[in-house]
Amino acid sequence: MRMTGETNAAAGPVGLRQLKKQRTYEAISDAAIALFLERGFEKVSVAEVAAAAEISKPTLFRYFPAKEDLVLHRFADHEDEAARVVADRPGGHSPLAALRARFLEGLTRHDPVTGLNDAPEVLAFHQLLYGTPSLVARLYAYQDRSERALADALDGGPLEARLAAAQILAVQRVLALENWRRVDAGERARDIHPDAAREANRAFDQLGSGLPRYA
Amino acid sequence: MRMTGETNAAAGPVGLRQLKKQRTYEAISDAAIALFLERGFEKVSVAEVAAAAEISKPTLFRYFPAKEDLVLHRFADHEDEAARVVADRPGGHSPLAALRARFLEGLTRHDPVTGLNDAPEVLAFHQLLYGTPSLVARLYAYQDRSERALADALDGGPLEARLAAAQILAVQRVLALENWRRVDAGERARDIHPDAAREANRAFDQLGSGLPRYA
DNA sequence: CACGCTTATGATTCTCAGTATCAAATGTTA
DNA sequence: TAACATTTGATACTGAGAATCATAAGCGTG
Repeated sequence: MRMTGETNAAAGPVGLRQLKKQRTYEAISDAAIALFLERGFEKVSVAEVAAAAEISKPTLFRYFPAKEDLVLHRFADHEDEAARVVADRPGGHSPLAALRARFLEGLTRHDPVTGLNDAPEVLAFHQLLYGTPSLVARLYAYQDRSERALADALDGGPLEARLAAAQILAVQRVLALENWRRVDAGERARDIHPDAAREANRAFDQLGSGLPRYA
Repeated sequence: MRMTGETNAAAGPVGLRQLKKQRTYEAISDAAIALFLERGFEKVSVAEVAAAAEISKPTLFRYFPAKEDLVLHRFADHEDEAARVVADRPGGHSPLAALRARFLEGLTRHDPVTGLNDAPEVLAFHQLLYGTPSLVARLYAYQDRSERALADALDGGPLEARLAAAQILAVQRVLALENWRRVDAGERARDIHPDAAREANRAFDQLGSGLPRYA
């Protein structure tokens, strides 16, 4: 009754409707990002995006609450990642150890969220992102939700947890920004990696000595 | 030649033009905040603000780059405050000691930026601010500039300084937010003060143990 | 397969933020 | 007072996003 068993294992009822929704969602997102990369975020109107995706403007806004989310929805997936890493950490591991491992792993995987990725498309995407003030502004909203989620996942008093979450995410943000800065300056991700890993370890050591409860 | 010596000691040429500019600036800001407090940020159009300030809409935008700045321009003054506190600290004091002293002082002064102020107008202003997503979003932009400025004022490598600045400002932000939360919940600023000071000291101790270079 | 039921879409219209243009007004300087 | 520079307002425009309502499409039941 509950399991249709038809296609993938992820979500609930996978009817035709849901399928089309997903397709439309990605069609809009793809059309939008292609246009934005080509001509810049502000030079493309949502009407053009809607036309390219072959839908109407109201429909576009039913899928994405704001123009900025056409770009940023990818970050929504990572919104509670830090919180999940802490919540799902194997027994015996501290929150900071789990987060550090995750970040270093992201570095070696050249995960775009670590900034350490010099694939032309990723670079172009980051330039689009950091080069558009309204996108950066909205990105902070995502980070705020991350912070709240991480604070919830950390034990200790609410204030203590929130202070820790804020510092941890601030550090991760700066580390990723630095990696992106170097990639943007022309260095190759592979070459940066050792520095990036060293700096990340240093920063997490620092966090640990400031936040012994979570180390 | 440089000093007109006519009125105040701050800026350069104080002609009639500059004077009127300042008057207009404050007339717009006052009209805007009064209307926003009365009816909410989103329920008031910039056209109404312009009408209340007896200027045209284009003129309004010559004074304020965006509607949000009608509320947030007050924070622009504090934008490089942390950086200044560090740069101007008396010899022998560490950056963190100077910032801690400044924050504690703000607490006893019930400085609105510490969140510890229960004057009805201040409370209403904070409710307006934190209750309006677009204002919060734009507030982060100010904090980003604060972070950059503070990083510049701190010694050490650029990355090290930026990491420290990010953590310091994250902590101050959370401390202020917590104070505001309690004030908003109905507690009196005077009653909160001891807790606020204790938590601030605890947090700065923590920062110091994580960032010994700046302690 | 046909029937209602629910949900997604599109066409249209509207509000409002922010920009551009240009002429009129006002402060400044010689 | 005359020439100059700057500020302002009237007007019109672009683009984001919400609202309305009718149509279409997927979905469950006979």
